Amino acid sequence: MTFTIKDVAKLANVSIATVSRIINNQTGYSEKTKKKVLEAIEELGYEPNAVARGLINKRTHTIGVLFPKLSSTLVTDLLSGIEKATHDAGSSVIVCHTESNGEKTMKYLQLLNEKRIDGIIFTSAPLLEEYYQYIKKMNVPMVLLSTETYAHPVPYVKVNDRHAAYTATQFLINKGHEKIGMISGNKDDIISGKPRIDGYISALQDHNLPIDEKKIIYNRGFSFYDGMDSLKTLLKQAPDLTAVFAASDELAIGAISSAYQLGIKVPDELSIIGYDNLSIAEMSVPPLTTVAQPLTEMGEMAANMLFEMLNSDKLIESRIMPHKIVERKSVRDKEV
Amino acid sequence: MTFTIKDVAKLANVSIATVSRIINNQTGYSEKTKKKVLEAIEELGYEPNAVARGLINKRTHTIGVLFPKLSSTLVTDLLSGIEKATHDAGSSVIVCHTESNGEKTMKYLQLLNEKRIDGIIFTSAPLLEEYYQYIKKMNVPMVLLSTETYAHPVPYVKVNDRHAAYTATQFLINKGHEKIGMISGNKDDIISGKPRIDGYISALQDHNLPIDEKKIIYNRGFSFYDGMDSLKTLLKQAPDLTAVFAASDELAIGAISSAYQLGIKVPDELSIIGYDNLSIAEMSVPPLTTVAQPLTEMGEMAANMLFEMLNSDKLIESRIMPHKIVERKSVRDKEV
DNA sequence: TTGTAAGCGTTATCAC
DNA sequence: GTGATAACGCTTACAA
Repeated sequence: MTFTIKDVAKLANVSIATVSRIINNQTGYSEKTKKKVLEAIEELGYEPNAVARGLINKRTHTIGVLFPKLSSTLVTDLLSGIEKATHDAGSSVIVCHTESNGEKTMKYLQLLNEKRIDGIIFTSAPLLEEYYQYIKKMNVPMVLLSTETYAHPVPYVKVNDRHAAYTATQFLINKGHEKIGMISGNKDDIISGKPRIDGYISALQDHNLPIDEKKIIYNRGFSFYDGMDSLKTLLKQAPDLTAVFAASDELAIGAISSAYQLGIKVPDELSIIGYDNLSIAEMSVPPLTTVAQPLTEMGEMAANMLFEMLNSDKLIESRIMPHKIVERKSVRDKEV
Repeated sequence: MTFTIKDVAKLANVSIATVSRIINNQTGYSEKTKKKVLEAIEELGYEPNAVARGLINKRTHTIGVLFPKLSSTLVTDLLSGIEKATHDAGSSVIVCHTESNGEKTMKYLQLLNEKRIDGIIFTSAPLLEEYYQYIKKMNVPMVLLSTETYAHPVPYVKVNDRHAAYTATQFLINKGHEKIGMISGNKDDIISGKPRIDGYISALQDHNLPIDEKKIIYNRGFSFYDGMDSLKTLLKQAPDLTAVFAASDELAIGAISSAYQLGIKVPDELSIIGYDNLSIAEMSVPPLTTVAQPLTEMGEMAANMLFEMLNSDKLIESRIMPHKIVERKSVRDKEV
C-alpha cells in the first residue's frame, strides 16, 4: 500500500492543502498542525508522488544525458561527474546510449521529450542540425560536453583540443625530441580529430621542425586497436622517430603494446605521450605520460551549467577547461 | 509551445477520448477519424506527456539502477547491457551512484520511490537488510546483478565466483604450476571476496597441492594499487611462486606493473591470471589471461528479468551465468 | 491559519 | 463509433 496526500490529510484531520503547504515548506499553518501532519506522514511512511508533482509543476527533476558509447572510462568519468552534480541538485539522470546513430539519437530525444525531462547534456559527438532543431522545439536547456557546435549558440564545456595537443607536442620537443610522429583520430572529425592534428602541426612549426605527412597516421577512431596498427605503419613510414603523440590514451596504449611486440623499448627507444588521462593511463606498463582532461570536473560543470540555465534561463558562457601534462614513465629525454 | 491531447482533439474536431484511443492503438473509431487525428498530431508535432500517463497508469517506464561506483569498466559494461535491454523494452534507466554508502543508498531509494520507478536493479554490492525492507515497501520488483543475498528471495544474475576462481586456479595447475599464489579481495566480502578464495583453495586441494597462508594476500578492495602492493608482499612471503591468481583484472594488472618494476618477466618468470575480462585486460602488456564474466549479457539478462517480473509478477529463477577462460599472454607453461 | 476547488494531461468508464 | 466525465496525486489561487 502506498499512501497519498489525502491519507495524510485524513489521518491528521486537516485538508490536503495544508499538508501540501507543510511538505513544501511554505507558510500559513500553525506549529501545532505542522507537528500533527508530520506525525501522520511519519506514521504512514508517506512519500510524495513525484510524477503528480511533475505534472503540475512542469519540472520532473530529471535530466537526460546522451552518450555515443557507454563502455569506456572516458565517458564514465564524465558520467560520474554529471551524476554527482545532478544528484546534489536534487535531480536524477537518465542515460541514453546513442551509438552515434542518428536514428537512435532521434528516438532517444523523442523519449526524453515525452518524459518531459528538464534539460539535456549532449556529449562527445557532433550535434547534428536535426538534433539541434528537435531539442530547440523541446524547449529545454542543453549543454554540450566534450564537444561543441559552431552553427548554433549552445554553451559547451570542453578543453581546447588544439591547445592541449600543442602542449603535448611541445612537451616532447622540450624533452629534446625532433622527430616526432603523431597517431591521430579521424581528420574529418572537426571536434576532436582535426584540432589535435592542428595543434601537433602548430607546435612543430613554432619550433621550426619540419612537417612530414609520413609522420602522421590517420585513423577512423581512437581505439586501442587503431593504436596498435598505427604504430606499425608509422614506424614503417618513418623509422627514425624518437617520439610519438597519440591523440587518445587508448591509441597510446595500443602503440605501447605494438612497441612491446616489435621489441621496441618505451621510453628508452621511443617516447609516447597520450591524451585524456583515463584510469588506464596509470595502469599501463610503463605508466603513460599524457595530457589530462579533468573529465569528472567537466561532467560536474556541465550539469551545474544546465541547472543554472534551468533556474534563470539567462544565457550562459561556455567553459574551456584547463588541461595539463601528467608526467609518468612513457616519455624520456632524448639523448644528445 | 508544447501541445496536449486537447489541442489535437480540437484541431481534428473529435473528443480527447477518441484521440486517446487512437494513440493507444485501441479499437472504437473509424478509419476516417483515425486519419484525421493522425494528421492533426502530425501537424502539431504532438507528443504524449509521459508524466500524465505515468500518473494514471502507475507505470513510469523507468527503472533505477544502483551502482557502488561508476568509473570502472566493470560497472559500465553492466550498465551498457542494462541500458540496451531497457531501451529495447521501451523504458529508460536512471543511474544512481551510491559509493557503497548506506545513507546515500537510502536517499537514492527514496528518490526512486518518489519518482515511482517501475523496478530496481541493484548491482555489485551487498543488499543490506535496510535496503531490502525499503524496497519491499516500495512494492516494485528488484533483481540483483553481480551480487546475491541469502537472507531473502531476491532473484539474481551473476557467475559462480567460487567455481570461476576454481577454474582459474585449475587452469594454472593444468599448465604445470604447483606453487601458486593468490591476490585476493576482502575475505570478509561474502559475495566476491570469500568465494574466490574458497575456489582457489578447493582447486589446490583437489589436485593435492598444499595450502599455505603465506601464499595468499588479502586486500581491502580489488584495485590496481592493491594489486601493485600485493605482489611485492606476496613475493616477499613466498619467493618461489611461479604463478598467481588475482581476484580481479585490476589486481592482476597492478601485479603485472609491480613485476615490471621488480624486473620480473611476465609470463616467463611469473604467470598471472586475472578475473573479469575487462577491456583493460586486452590492453595490458602482456595481454592478460583471465576468467571472463559476460558482463554486458549479465546486464541485459538482469533487465529482461526485471521486465518479466513487471509483466507477470510471478516468481522468477536466478541465473548463474557461464564463465570462461580467455587465454592471452600472461600465463605460460611451467617448464619441467 | 485553514479549506475548497480548479487544473496539470492523460486514461477509462460510462452513456449515447 | 464517439463523447462527457471522473479519476490519478498533487499545487495553488481564492475564500473563509
